[in-house]
Amino acid sequence: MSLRYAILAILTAAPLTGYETAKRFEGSVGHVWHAPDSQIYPELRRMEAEALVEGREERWGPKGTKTRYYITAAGEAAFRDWMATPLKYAPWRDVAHMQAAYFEWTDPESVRMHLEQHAAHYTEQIAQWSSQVQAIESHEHPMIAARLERYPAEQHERIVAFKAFAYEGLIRLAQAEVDWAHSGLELLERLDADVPAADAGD
Amino acid sequence: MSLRYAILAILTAAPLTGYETAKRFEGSVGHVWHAPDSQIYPELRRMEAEALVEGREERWGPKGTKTRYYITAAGEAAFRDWMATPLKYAPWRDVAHMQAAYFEWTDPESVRMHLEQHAAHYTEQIAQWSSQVQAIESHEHPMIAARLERYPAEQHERIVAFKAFAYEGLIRLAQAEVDWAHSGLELLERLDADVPAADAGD
DNA sequence: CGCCAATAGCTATGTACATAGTTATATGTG
DNA sequence: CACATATAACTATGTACATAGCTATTGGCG
Repeated sequence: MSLRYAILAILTAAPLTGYETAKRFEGSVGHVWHAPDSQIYPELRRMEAEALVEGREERWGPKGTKTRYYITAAGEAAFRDWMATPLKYAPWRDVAHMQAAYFEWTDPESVRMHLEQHAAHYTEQIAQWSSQVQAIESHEHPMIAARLERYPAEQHERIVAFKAFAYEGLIRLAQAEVDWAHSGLELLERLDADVPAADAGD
Repeated sequence: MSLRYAILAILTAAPLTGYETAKRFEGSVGHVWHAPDSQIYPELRRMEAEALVEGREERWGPKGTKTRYYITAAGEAAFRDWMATPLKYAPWRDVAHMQAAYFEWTDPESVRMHLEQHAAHYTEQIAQWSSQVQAIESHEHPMIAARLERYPAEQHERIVAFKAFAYEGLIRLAQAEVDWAHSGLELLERLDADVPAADAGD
């Protein structure tokens, strides 16, 4: 159900086609939410059925059409309601930490590979999210530009500040993951100095 | 598929019944993985069908029975294979950070409520995970005790160190979330000092 | 002895997500 | 003009997870 509010949220910036919405939720460019097409198109239709969005058909070239979705007053109200509703926190679940708990079941080279991969992954995330923050703060991010055009100037500071704040939180998490992986490499060195590779269970 | 390896992992400490396994994966007491019963029992059966575990029936009182699952040699091999396999990182997805990006759509009291709830949630997680670390390092954690009884002394340091390491990573993440929420409360104060509660879109 | 909670073993149902693929049209470039 | 990529709109299928509930037996406590 979070996808619904993520869609409503981006429609408060500007109306979008299904394809543009899917582009915003593509998992590879550092956005704050993700979803596959197979969730997005049906959800847009359900929201349209509930009058949270209104789809207006536009011409696209001489023979094509596209549907652009506008958030409705009911959609804004639903979004505001959700924005005032306490969140339900799911239990934490993370494969990398779970696997790390059992590193004694593999050789130090594999442990090193996992930790280096983990650091590399989150270093890349930091780069992606940092570039989002830069685009937000410079107002060059297209959704920011759209919002600043649409809403009165006295709201601009909050609009920009909260998006930067959200990404800064993600960057903090990613930095904690990088630091944790590095501390794991140090732990590995300490453990290797103690006992050479004697695997558990052998 | 991660559940399978989480189950194999805990069976390397000691054989468990389905119910005991489900207890280890209960979402409310700070473990490193979680799963509902509806996943655990079918997965145990699939793993038994694939000879990764062996279920042995035991008597339970005069009329009851229980099945205790033992990891097999094939199960250990599959677990080692997974422990040496690079992980696939899913795109990050987190409702609290997504919602924070749009805090301008609600009033400062709701923003404060969200941030305080976020800090409280992760403060509680830190307490739970810290108590896991204490139990691990004091060797009073039942799974640790089982492992130290089962495996040779030269492996004990690694067994303990890697589990503590995994939880320390989770604690770092939780601390980053608490710090982020606190920095959000500070941001909120700065924004409130600038402009009183003018909501976007009104 | 009765009652309640724990132990034990599940299933049904629905939602969220991953992956892969499809057809049609438009646009830009060489 | 031809070709490749982007835009546009999806669906099919399978896995992961959430929630709620079920029956049976044992054990502890008042």
